[in-house]
Parts: sequence; C-alpha cells; structure tokens
Amino acid sequence: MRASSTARRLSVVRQSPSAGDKRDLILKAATKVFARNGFFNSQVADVARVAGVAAGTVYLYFEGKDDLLVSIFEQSMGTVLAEGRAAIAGVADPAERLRVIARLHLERLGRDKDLAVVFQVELRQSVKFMERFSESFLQDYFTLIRQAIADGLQAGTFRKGLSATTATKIFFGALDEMATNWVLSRRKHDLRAEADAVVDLFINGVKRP
Amino acid sequence: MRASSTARRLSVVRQSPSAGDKRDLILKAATKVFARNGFFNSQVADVARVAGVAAGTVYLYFEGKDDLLVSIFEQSMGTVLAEGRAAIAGVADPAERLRVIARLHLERLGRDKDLAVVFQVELRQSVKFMERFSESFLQDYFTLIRQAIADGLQAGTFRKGLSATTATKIFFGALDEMATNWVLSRRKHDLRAEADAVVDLFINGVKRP
DNA sequence: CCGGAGAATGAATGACCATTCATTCAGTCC
DNA sequence: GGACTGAATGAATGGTCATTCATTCTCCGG
Repeated sequence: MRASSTARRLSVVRQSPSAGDKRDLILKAATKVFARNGFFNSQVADVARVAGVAAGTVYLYFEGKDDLLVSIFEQSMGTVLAEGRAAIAGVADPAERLRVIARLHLERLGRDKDLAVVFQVELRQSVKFMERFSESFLQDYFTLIRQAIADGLQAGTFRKGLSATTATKIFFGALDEMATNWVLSRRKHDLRAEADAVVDLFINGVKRP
Repeated sequence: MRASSTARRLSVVRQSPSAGDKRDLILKAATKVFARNGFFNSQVADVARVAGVAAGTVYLYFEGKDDLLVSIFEQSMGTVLAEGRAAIAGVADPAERLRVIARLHLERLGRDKDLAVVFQVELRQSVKFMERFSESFLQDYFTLIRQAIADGLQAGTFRKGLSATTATKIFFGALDEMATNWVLSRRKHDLRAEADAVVDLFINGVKRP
C-alpha cells in the first residue's frame, strides 16, 4: 500500500503480445490463492507459483501485494457495472430493473466461487480498504440501484415517503448477505435462484396483503 | 490460532480481585486498536500499550493475538444474545419482535463505533474466521430472527409460501448493511433511527399497496 | 550468426513482530 | 523483616515474507 509508481500504467503500454494475458493470469491466480488462504496468509510467492511465473514477475505487472487485491476488485467491478448498465438499458419497469440487477449480481458471484470469496470476505480487510472501495465503483453500483428505486417512486408504483437511499442499502444488503451466506455455507445451493426471492420480498414485504 | 491451551480458563479461575477487570481492559484496548489499524496491521504491543500493560501481560489473559479477536466477538455476542432474548420475551407480535431485534442490533453498534468497526469489518478477515463465527453465536442470532418470522407465518400475519430462512437472511442482511454503511460513511447519522425504516420496509415492501 | 533490448528469474536482503522467559515487583503471612 | 508466591515486565529470539536487483533468457533485426 506504500508505492504509487506506474507499474500498472507501464504494463498497459507494454506491447509484447501476451502482456495482457499474463496480467490476467496473475490476477486469476491471486483470486484463487487469496480465496483459499485469505489475503494476509497468502504469499506473493504462492500467487506467482500458481500463475506459473517467478515471484519477481508479479512486480512487473503490479505495484505490490495490495495492488493485486485492488486490481481484482477494479477489474470485476468495471465489468459488472458495464454489464449491469447494458442489461437494464431496455428495461422500463423499475421493479423489473431491480430484478435484472439482482440476477446479475448473484449469478456472477455464483458462477465463480473464488471471486465470490474474495468479494464477500477478503476485500473487507480494513476500514481503509473499504472506504476506498465504497467511494469508487461501489458508489456507482449503489447509484444504479437507487436510480431504479427513485424511478419507481417517481412513477408512483412504489410507496410514497420511502427513502430511496435507505431502500437502496436494504436492497444491496439483502443481496450481499445472500452471497456471503452462500460462500460460507457448506451445502452449495444455487445462488442465482435466490434473486427472485429477494426481489419479491423487497417489493411486497412479508405481510399478508 | 495455533495454541489451544487453558489461558482463558485459568484467567477465570484466578482469584486476584482485579483479574476480570484487567482482561476487560485489554479487550477494550484491542477493540480500539483493531478498529483503528485493522487486525493485521495491529501489533500486540500496541494493544498492550493502550491497555497500559506490558506486551507479555496480554499472554497471561489470552492465548495469542487471534484469541483477542475471537474474544471480542464471543463476549459481545454473548451479551447481545442474552439481551435480545430478554427483550423479546414479552413481545407476542412477530413484527413487533423483529422491531425490537432491529433496534437492539443497531443501537448497540451505534453506541460504540470501535466495536461496530470490529464487527462490520475486522471480524470478516478470512473464511476460516467467518465459518467459525457463523457456526456458533451467529447461528443462534439467526435462529432468534427466524423464529419470529416462523411465528408470523404460523399465525398467518405473514404471507404464505415465504421461506423463513431466506427472509431471515434478507432481514439480517439489511441490518448488516445499515451498520456497515454507517461505519464507512463520513457523516455520522443516527444509526438507531434507521431500525424502524428497515422493519417497515421488510414488513410492507416498496410497492404501493 | 551476432548484438542488443526487453522480459523474466529467484536468491538475497532487510523489516517486521508474535511470542517467550529470565528477571523484577508487590503483596502476604509468620 | 524476610521469605514466599503469583503477577507483571520487556528485551531477546526466531521465523516469516515482501520486495529488490544482478543475472539469465528470448527473440529479433541486420
């Protein structure tokens, strides 16, 4: 977390044909290693070994150990946000838009257990880390959700007087807990299948109508 | 996380008048230090200094650094569970019981920022830690919630066909996210005040009736 | 086939810190 | 007051890695 050099930028500039591949390779290895041992119990050398490169090579593509974790987050969130925006682009109904988001959210994590572990557990290392994440991509993700809720309020399909911000946190919290629970539970149920239950409960509540 | 000796048990047996006090003192110091630096970036020596004792003294009361973290969790959860059970004992209405739980949950964390940080961030260090926690006290906490929901289903005040387990995760997830968000947000709103919003949304959903 | 440039290597370095334990301290009893 | 006991101390130890960088490898143009 110390350095602030240009390693990443350089790696982008590097023209060798397999440069991007190797970066991805290391990132994938890091995801696996961090997921299985935890970030602080993982050695950079482990990541290198799993990636099939020497320890020093990691430092050609990343600023240091911390940068590996940060990069996993940034890369995944970048993809997720892009996919999310694309997926809801054509969906007008706010409730339906929330459903799309919930499905994407749980499907993505349910597809890659290691990534899910890193997201649900390893990324929450320290307040400093989390504050940093919360401020960037995660903020955008929250905005995606809040927008749908705000639209529902605007359109009058959602109850008046609701706080969009609070509802957003609750919606995200519900999804987040489903994912965490899945990561920690021994018996592996289908995470994706739970998206509809979350959305349904969020829309209708538990009370008998 | 290695040893499994009897340090803790001994400290309970110890008869010196201030033994319990000192253990608490160290635990409180650990909460503060872990909250501010993160568990892995904290040194046992820091905890000792804040507690006003020598480094070695910590080992008279705890098995090691890990035991500090585990003990913070166990002590707090023990209290919370006892308080929670007592508080809902006289409350018959399931929805009202959920309200009591939500208030207690957010009030307790809102009262002690350091404790909140440790619970929302530091305790989620690694899957190994979390699995261990999930299996013990947290399981009991979930049961507390699930029972209220099951009762609501039984009584017919909650919608038929709902999965109590899923609803429990969603309810807990919502509370959990409120707490995490509070911990990470710069402007300190009143966490306790959000309990009602969570319960209300959980009961009624967002849709206009 | 040679020279050179960029990539990759991995052994060596230097910090860092949990834990131990020989020593000191403080209180109690006779 | 002196000997005993358990509590507390904190300097020393040992092990663990992140990171560096001198060296080796690979590949390409001429």
